[in-house]
Amino acid sequence: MKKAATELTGVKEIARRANVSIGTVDRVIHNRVGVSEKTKQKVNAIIEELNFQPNKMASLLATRKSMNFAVLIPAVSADTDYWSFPLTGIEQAAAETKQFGVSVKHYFYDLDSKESFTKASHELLNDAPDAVLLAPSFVEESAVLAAKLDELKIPLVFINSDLADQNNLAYIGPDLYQSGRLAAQLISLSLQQQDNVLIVNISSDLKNDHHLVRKEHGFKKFFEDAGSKTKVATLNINETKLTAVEQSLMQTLDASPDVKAIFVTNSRVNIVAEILKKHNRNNTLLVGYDFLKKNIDYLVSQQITYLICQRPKEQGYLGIMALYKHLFKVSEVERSVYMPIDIITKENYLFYNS
Amino acid sequence: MKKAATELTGVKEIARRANVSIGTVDRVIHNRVGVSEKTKQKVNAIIEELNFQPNKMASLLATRKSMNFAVLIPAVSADTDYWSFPLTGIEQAAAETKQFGVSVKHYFYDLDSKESFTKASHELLNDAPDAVLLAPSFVEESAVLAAKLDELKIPLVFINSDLADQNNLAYIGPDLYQSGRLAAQLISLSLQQQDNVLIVNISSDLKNDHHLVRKEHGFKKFFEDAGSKTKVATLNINETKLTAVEQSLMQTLDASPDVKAIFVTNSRVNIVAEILKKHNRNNTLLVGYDFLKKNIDYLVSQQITYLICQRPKEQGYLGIMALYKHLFKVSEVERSVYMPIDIITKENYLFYNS
DNA sequence: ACAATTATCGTGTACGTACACAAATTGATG
DNA sequence: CATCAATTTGTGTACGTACACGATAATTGT
Repeated sequence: MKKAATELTGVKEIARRANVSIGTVDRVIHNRVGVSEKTKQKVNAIIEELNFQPNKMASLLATRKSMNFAVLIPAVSADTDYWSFPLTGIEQAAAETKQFGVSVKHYFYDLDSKESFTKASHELLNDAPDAVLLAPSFVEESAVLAAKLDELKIPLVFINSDLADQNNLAYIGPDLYQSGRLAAQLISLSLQQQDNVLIVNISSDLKNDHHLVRKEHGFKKFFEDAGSKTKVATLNINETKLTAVEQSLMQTLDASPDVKAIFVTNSRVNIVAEILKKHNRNNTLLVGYDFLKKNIDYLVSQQITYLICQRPKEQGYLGIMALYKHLFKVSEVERSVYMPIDIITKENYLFYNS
Repeated sequence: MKKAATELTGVKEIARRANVSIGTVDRVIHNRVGVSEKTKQKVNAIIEELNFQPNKMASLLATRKSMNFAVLIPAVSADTDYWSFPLTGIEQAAAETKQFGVSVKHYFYDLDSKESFTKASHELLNDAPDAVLLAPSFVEESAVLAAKLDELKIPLVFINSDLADQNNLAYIGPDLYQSGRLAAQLISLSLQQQDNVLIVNISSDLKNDHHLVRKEHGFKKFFEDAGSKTKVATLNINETKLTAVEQSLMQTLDASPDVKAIFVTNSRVNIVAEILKKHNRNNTLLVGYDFLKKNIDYLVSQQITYLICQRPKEQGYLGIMALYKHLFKVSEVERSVYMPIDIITKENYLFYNS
């Protein structure tokens, strides 16, 4: 560790070389008005030559900017702790950017209630944040919010699911179709000639749950593309209570004895695991989603074979970071960032975090 | 975006409340000598009360520290481009920390030559860096270097493989044993009753390649723990040329027709893939390591079924970051960081980067 | 030719912290 | 109580950039 050599650096050096004051250099850098074309060229040439990068710390220190970010995501419910992971990532990013003047305010909505979403989004708009991170679970309501934010020129980043035709800064989340394909591949690798497969959608509002549909689509497409003879049936269950799922599922399974693998299109795979365990079906290949406590438990007990995850924590982290980078002009932000599709098993789940 | 309220903040506010000068506050914060116990207590109490966090930017700006990091890793060879990934991560971290005064110098060695390692490590020591990131491929030579660095009190971080009993700051890399177990699990999920498995170690110096041994160990242990009847044989090939591998491998395979799965314990799995393709063995399950161009090609053509990866890019990135955080006192550094063990297939490889 | 604009440029202060140096206080000693 | 040293505390300047304001130069109008 040593002190830097004491030669002029930064704007001062540029100013010296260009025979102007640092004020003028400053104006050129921020292309403000009030500098002649000639000197502007001269200064820009020197900036180019020196490959000058402004000292971010000094500039941040000088501006004393402060930004309020708003985050609108589902609340962590008793039903699922999925959203605790993006939240952790968001908090981590908040901690890292705090020293640069970023403060993050949270707004939560209930996944079962569109009204709660609308209400929270009104609160959010009232607070006039400088940027918004949104998990657009409700398509139409989210579009309304996105439109308003666009009007107010407040940058918006989606996480977890995308919304088409929106003028958002970025999307950070999974490729659902492809994750369905992956599930299909994993299952197909363990299937015998005569085995069949069952897709289980568990959702109280399947029509609006584009998530599940896209995954199912990818799953089926894989078997189609492979020219496989495997029969793929779908079971839609529009209640999320165990007993309701149990009745519906067992009825189906009893009627089709060749089902050797089940693909649950969301994190409720632990419900299916519980049912299979209860009925002593231990040789069914079970694939589902998300690194939740309950799911991991069944992964360890081998009721669940594979869990597919898409780095929920990183989604939150990268979402905040994208806004930060954009507003503080740290770097350009990619329009779409698809998360890796991770496969979690009994043998690697321990290392999935950190 | 708005200006922060114009009230006193930071050391000034502390100084005001404690009725001392900012110089004294500064002394307390860095617990320098020359401040009476009484005022030290007083100031510390106020720091506590305000939950004061020094402004990193201002402090960095004021100190104008600059640090030289040295990186000693294998050169990217024609044989494998594996080390290009850690390198990318290192360069990314270097770019991010550059503005904080970090400069990173690279030293490369040849994986086939201990002399090149020794030579490079001498150069490194000559340059007296402030910190070192090391991939300790050669155990003894690395231990020598580590000891010298320890003597000079230069912090050292290992990536990619660990070295026992060294006084290093951190290790960032894979858990090899567990990755072997994972390979075993993946294979076992596709195995029939009567199928057998072959482990293939391809290395010109297997005795010293603790990597492969640890993976093999984990692999075998999985089948043991599962109480499986599957026969697991091992084939050691101490040449890396295709023809040599081909001869050895095909001889073994011809002699044991029940081998339905092959586990190659390193990234040379593409050699095996090429051989199997040549001999029209398309229904063998093949599992190996690392996200290399050649391997991905065979993954796409389905010659390789699974690739196991341990985020080489992140290893480089986190390695540099650990040194940065330590030297700039940003945060504490974890002693061991095990990378997630990722499973890559034809259906998810596209999303593995970024 | 002169004032009145307007375009261009320079200067000073601030951001929050670090550190060298100066100043003030304390305590001991003759 | 004066003197000196040791201890404790205060002050000033620097880091590199931002920006308000004042100063100068170029242009226009009469």
